[in-house]
Amino acid sequence: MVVITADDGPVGLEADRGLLGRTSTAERVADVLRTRIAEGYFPPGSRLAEHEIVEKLGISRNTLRESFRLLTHERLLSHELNRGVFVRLLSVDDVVDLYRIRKMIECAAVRPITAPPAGLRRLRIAVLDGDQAARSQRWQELGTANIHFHQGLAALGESPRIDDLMQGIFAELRLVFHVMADPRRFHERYLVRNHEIVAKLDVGDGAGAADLLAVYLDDAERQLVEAYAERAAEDS
Amino acid sequence: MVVITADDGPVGLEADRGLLGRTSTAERVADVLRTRIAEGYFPPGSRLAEHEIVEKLGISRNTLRESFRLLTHERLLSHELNRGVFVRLLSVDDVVDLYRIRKMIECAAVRPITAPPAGLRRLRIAVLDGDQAARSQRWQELGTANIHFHQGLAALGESPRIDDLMQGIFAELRLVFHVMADPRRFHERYLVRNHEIVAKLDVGDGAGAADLLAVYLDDAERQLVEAYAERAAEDS
DNA sequence: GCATATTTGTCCGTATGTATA
DNA sequence: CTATACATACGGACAAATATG
Repeated sequence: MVVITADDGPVGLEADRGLLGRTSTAERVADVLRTRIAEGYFPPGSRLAEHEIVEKLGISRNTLRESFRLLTHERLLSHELNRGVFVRLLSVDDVVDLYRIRKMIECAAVRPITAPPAGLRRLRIAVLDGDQAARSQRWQELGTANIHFHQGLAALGESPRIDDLMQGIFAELRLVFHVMADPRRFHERYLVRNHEIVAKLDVGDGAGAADLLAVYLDDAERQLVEAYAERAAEDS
Repeated sequence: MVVITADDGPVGLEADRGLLGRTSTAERVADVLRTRIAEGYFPPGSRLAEHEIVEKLGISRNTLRESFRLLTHERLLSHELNRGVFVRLLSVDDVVDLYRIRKMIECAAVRPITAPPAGLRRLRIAVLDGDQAARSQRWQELGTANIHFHQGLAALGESPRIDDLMQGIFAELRLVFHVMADPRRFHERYLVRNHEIVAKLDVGDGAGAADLLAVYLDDAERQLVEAYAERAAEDS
């Protein structure tokens, strides 16, 4: 039996086993784990025991180990030799690095724009999703929508490799958010700015959007670094 | 320790099997294959048959498959479900994407510099290695030195994730070089420019270096795209 | 510090599904 | 259509390292 019984929705793996599955089992398992990590079901720092997951998902150890490899390379898991795999726990340095990259990539993608870009629709949808999530007080979804918005910004650069990079960057960022105490306080204040950036892009003002974005990202970084410092103070 | 016997001989992995290796067997195997691919021993488009490599290296299929996973994620191999793994054969679009990223990252790393950076020594060494390789007419090494030089430039940004990204980008670039007919004609002309860029950095003129770099990369991209077009014309 | 149980690392043989000659 | 070769996934085995008492 290959059904995960979680609180909300079980994920069936056998659904397309036997049929012509487009993906391998290891990748499907990796998808499941990735989702669980993104949701915070496996919090940063926790260990993923082979035996448990093998039993729960009804797969072999070798297959699971391949999934672990995939996720380790995405920096979502850290693999310690002979000790096991753990959900990564990011340091302040990591946060700084993530934001350095976001500033570089997102601004570079937006700045050259001189006319309303093709990807604008996607951005609008993300912004509206964020507004709606905030109104319904679903803060987890607000964070997701916000990430989609910025992923859309990076995608304006139209580079598949950059898109890949940023997908990883944002997945790591989710790990940061999970150690943050109050997702509402963090995400809510940026809703207005998202609208402003879209407005700039709407009139083809890429440079203006990039400037807004740079300030935006500096603010967010500062807030996160402070939160991390507080957490460190609590720990001591 | 992994000993590679350069010319013909297979690779001795069993030397440290049983001992406490710092890295896993799969990673060591991946290292070997990565080197082979970089050297052109496995040319782009060729298939890597499981049983051959298993036999040559004296490892198990599962271990090799883990290595394949690693290299597939680095975009050096393409993994076609139920068909096997192949050394990637890059398209013109790939070349354009690679250079778009190089321009973005390398220039962004260099431009903010206002004083002679710490990584200058590494750059000098790469440049001198290139000069020496050219004098000895070792064109393969010239290409390697050139890549090290640009890796050093990207490293000025001091971001571990960017370093990772660029390591992958340059590994892919090597695949492009392997389909190029004449490595000498391609690499030799850039030796002088490397010196010019170092000179700019030497006086803390990051902006000047970035401007040189942008022209440099545009030229190199154009040359490669043209060579690809020629090759496509020959094939038809 | 020591002996134990648990967990991971590595590898094999095999059954099944899939593509190609 | 059959035969062959190969990839996928599984279960089991044993060694090595770690955690536990």
